[in-house]
Amino acid sequence: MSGTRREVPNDPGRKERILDAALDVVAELGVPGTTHRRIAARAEVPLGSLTYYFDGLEDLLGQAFERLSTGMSATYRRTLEAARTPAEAEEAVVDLICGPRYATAREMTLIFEMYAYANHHAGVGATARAWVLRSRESLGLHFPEPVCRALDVLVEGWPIHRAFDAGPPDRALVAATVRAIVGGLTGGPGGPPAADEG
Amino acid sequence: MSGTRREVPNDPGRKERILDAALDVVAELGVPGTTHRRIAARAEVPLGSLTYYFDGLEDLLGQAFERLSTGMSATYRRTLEAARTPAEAEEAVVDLICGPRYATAREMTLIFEMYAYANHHAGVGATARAWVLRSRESLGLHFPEPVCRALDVLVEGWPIHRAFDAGPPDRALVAATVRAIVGGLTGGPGGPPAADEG
DNA sequence: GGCGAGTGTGTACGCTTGTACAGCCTTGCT
DNA sequence: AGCAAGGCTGTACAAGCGTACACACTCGCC
Repeated sequence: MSGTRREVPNDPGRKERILDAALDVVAELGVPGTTHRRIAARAEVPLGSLTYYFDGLEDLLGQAFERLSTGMSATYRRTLEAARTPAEAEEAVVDLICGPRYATAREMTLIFEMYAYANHHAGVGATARAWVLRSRESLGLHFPEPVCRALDVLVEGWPIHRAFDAGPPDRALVAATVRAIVGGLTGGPGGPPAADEG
Repeated sequence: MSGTRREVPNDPGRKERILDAALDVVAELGVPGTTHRRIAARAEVPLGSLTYYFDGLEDLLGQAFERLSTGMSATYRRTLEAARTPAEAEEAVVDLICGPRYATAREMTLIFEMYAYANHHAGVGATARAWVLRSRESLGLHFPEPVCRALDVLVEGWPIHRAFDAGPPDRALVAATVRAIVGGLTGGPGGPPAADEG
């Protein structure tokens, strides 16, 4: 039935391999140092492959960052889905901030690059927006909306400080902060229910 | 007395003008789009000036980012110094997060670029570290150390979400979160004193 | 076995980049 | 007025970039 002869590419998964190689190069040299040639070398594919599979460097980086954010969102969600009780949910948030699974050094480097890039390329801007939304959605499995916003800020901001602080994560402080926010924003005696005092 | 004839440069302030122009270009095009020529055009100086005043692009960007972080640190500190009571201090933190004075769109864009750049250039890495330290020091004018850490994460993380969220700052929620952290971490009933439960 | 379509690649080109440097121009001293 | 000493600049160059494209190759069908 098909008029075309070869619907299957010779090397399936090649495109993904290129995207991973691109992320490797970005992690190592930053976007300014990321070139077609370096990506091709890292992926061990000919230079022409990049222009064949992608519509220029902007397209390639856009898809690479989308791949990154999709993968991280999945980890984020899986971590929160595994929690069964409110206490476990708080623990999961602490894990996201401190744990060795999420927000690794490589991931933080890539996230910085993505945010920087997003400010100058609308497509990646949309990716970043979607990513923030998905995070909040995952937190929504366990917490009311305002708490989600506040906690997500924590999950976002703390690893950044870790990246430039060399110090250990200090799990206890993170745990205390998470508890303070959850308690304080859900009607605890420490603060108003949420956002109803302005 | 002096052996040299011209100790005063023809155009004082030129160097600073170049640094400001560099930040303008970075804010508009990102580091990957920042070139000697574009900076020179923006600063309205000849191309040769850049190699005369700076030892290459890395040196120039390093000094530009240092200028940026110094300026922002000053605003940060001034805002906190103006607070006279604990309540005013909390309000100041909320101002830093929401206010139109600190963390403007341009500044956030530049901060992203700086963080991304810092991961690949040791000099700017030191600048970023110093910047985080200064922030915490300024918060230390009003809050104990663990609270400083948590609040600084908020000041860092919330504007990031603002940058990709299009929504309004929601001052009330920010204020409630700040209060929850300050209350919860300083012995309030919502949580332990601080970091002493691991 | 031969054919044609569609996948994939090696090479070449025009352009922009960072940077070096020969020399100009301003200036203070004599 | 003349000089000498730098601060400063315009220009030139080699390197590396993104991208186009003519061609090789593979494979199902007749």
